[in-house]
Amino acid sequence: PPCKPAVFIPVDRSPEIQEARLKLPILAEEQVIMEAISENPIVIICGETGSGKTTQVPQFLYEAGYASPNGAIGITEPRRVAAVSMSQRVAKEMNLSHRVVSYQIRYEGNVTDETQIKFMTDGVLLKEIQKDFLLSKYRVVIIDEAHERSMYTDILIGLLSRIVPLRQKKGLPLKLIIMSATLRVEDFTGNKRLFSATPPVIQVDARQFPVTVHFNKKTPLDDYSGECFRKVCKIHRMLPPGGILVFLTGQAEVHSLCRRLRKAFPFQKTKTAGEEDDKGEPVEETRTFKKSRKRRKVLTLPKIDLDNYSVVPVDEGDEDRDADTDDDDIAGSDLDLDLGDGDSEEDEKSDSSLPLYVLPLYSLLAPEKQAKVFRSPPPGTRLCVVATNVAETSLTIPGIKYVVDCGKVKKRFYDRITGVSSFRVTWISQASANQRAGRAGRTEPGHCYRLYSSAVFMDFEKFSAPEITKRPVEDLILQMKALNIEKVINFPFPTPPPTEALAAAEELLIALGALKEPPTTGRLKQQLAAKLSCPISSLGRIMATFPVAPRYAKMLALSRQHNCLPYTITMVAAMTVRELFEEFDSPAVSEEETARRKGKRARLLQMQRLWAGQGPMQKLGDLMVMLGAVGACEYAGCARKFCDDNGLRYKAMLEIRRLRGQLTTAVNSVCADAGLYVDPKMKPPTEAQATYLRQIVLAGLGDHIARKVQAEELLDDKWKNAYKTALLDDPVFIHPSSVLFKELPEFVVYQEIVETTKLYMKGVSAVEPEWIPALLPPYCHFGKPLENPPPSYCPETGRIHCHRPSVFYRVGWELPAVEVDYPEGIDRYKYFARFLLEGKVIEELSSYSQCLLSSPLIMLKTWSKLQPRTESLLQALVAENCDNRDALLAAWKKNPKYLLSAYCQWIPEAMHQELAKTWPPVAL
DNA sequence: TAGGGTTTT
Repeated sequence: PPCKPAVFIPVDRSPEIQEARLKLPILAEEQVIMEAISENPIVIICGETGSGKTTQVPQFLYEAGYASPNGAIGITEPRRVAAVSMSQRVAKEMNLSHRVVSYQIRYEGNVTDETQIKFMTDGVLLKEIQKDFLLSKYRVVIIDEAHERSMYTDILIGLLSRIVPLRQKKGLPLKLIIMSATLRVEDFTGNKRLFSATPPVIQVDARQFPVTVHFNKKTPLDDYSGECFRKVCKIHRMLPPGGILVFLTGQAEVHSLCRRLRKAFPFQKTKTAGEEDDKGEPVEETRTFKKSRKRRKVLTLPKIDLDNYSVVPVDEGDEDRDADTDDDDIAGSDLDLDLGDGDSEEDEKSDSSLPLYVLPLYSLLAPEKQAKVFRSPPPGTRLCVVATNVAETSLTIPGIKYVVDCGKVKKRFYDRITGVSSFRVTWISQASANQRAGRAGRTEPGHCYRLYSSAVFMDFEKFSAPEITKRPVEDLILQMKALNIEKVINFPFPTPPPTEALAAAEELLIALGALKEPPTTGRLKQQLAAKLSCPISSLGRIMATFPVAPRYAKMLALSRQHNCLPYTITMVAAMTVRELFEEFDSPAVSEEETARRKGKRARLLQMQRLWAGQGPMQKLGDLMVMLGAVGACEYAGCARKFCDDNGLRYKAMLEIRRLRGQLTTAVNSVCADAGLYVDPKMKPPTEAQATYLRQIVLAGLGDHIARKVQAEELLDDKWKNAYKTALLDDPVFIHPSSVLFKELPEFVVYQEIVETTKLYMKGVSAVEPEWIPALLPPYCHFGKPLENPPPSYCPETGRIHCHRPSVFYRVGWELPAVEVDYPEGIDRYKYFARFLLEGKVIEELSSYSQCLLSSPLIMLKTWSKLQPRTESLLQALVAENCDNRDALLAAWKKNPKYLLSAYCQWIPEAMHQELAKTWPPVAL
């Protein structure tokens, strides 16, 4: 077959690298792997972290001649940092330039036309499929970390399952390699719709040190945080050196455990002037520490050899000895150092002879504070990192020997019908527990203390549900429709999203105008079938090119008007990036610290009020605050100090800056004459622009409207200050952090609803009721055209307009009558005929309107049929579907004599000849 | 008057 390379490409590796490579178990499997790849279009490689598959498999392929500048090896990663660091590592190992081994992530990359090995985030490859469905510049695509089942990974696997045979047919075969850290591959191998021929699965060993797992005998009912504290205390007091990593579920828990541990195992702290200590970390100054070391003679950590199984633990007897996991790489607890389900209270006593270097770690923590966990702790101290789930996959902390796992995780849940999200703490999966345990065996044999019993563990789900089954999918569906995959329901998802989620996505996209509406006539069965197979509209195609959620993409698509684009781009970027503002609410260690935070918080609140603007601007609400914050920050050059001083999250501001750049480029490439650029000195919007922006926001967030409960509807106190939405029966409230919290506008739109103690709307903006029917007709049920104000002819559009009252869908809110297109039907022809006769449609006919034989108004009378001239004019218009100016001009183009005889019936015979000469009465 | 894990185009 043409894909089988005949060459061997030499690689010039340094001796040190060559030596390190040889230690990797995967090197022994090179031949097996390469044979499988040579003989099969699709291969699955399973190997845990530490097997070296990510760095080595691309090198095997390169050496075997799979790569060339016009047929690269592509590797996808679920995270940006991984794509960048892997490309750097592989380049170094192969002694090749980054021009050859490159990366591409959302905002940046170093790909050249020499690139032969390309690491990228999974989203980047998905975008590339949009431009080149066959991925013709790749000869191999590797999907890494497929076990994580991220949304993009799943969708890529589905797409590639179709691309591989297409490439085969074209005689340009493409190899697909799926790499997974677990053996959970049945969704790929057992899914005949995905891969009709089951791909071979190759298992590779990992170079991991053994991790002994200790289960608690008892599972704490709710105080897992306290149990963590006791376990860390025991480890620190009794076990030999080695870092401790604790898994908790949220920031607040992390900080509170950090405080407790620091109190229990303090070490001399001296605060240098100006030193920032807002999270209360001990100052890591070696000098200070050495001093205390001299003062206290015994400052050595215990030196019990944990891996010498003859040592008997001091407090044994409480452990769950039947502990066993079904993972062979993690040893079950047998006869070794278990610590018991500690519940003694003596641990609370402060003991400064055993300093513990305690650090918090979570995703939103400032990067420089995160970085502390990668540096070695002050000499003589033991490192203890208290982390959320970031430490499970995203960040690897060196030197960890002990893992304390509470067994819980905080996850976001979405209500499939209402879209309301909430955060819940749940048990983790067995796979997740094993992944956490594995973090103890990176540098030497380790121990994992699970704060739950083995029976509880056995009740865990084997794996967590793939992301695609848990989230709203409108963005995904739009991307797929842009790839002309219309029947999304037939797509070979490894695991399909629930049908309700697909239907909700399709419905939203139709309402946004991104998909063509399904027919509402015909057989019910066909209607239902058409419902989940709507093709993309031209607006949808434009929206799909904007790398943001469809609601926001719609806002961008509308913003050409009134010079709103720079503002919409900024607003959309700000809404896309989460957590713009710093949090100052977590309790601090010292009183000065508490006071300092109080000051910062007050300053931020003051700035937010300033950014919210004056007068009518304020109605843009939280989105105006975002706009103001980004504007001010950019004006200050996006300086770190400005962010720190004003309570802005620096990392968020940098991301917004890059996203603004990307969106500006995207908009420019859709409308070349827009000539947009990112202006660091962007002025605030004018009052008029702020109003347009509110309308643009409404057009994107049409399904996120809420209406204040009217005084007369207030039956129950629980509805005080509450809002009602179309889909929720319960009251919703403006979140107290919103600048509109006290304003309570009658109608608002919101970015999202999060359920905590109540249902709270966040990212709120006020809208005027009359905008709703004008901008969101899909959500409104319109009544009959009003007689007053009367229907009129619109010279701009050439169409008949009228005023129609409407009610909002599902909730029936009465909306003000607004001017809209006259509804389709015979009456629209009658009005068109009338305005045509009056000379309003075609100016050249206005000279004849003085001499008409009947009043044009008779067109509208119910007895109009009594007059032959009304009848023939109407019939002629209906015959050519002429109820607007454009249709009339088109009809004349087709037939220049069109309408002449019908019109002649309305004017004296004497004028007929003259009229016929100048007919049609317009230049075509 | 609140309280939020983690990713990505």
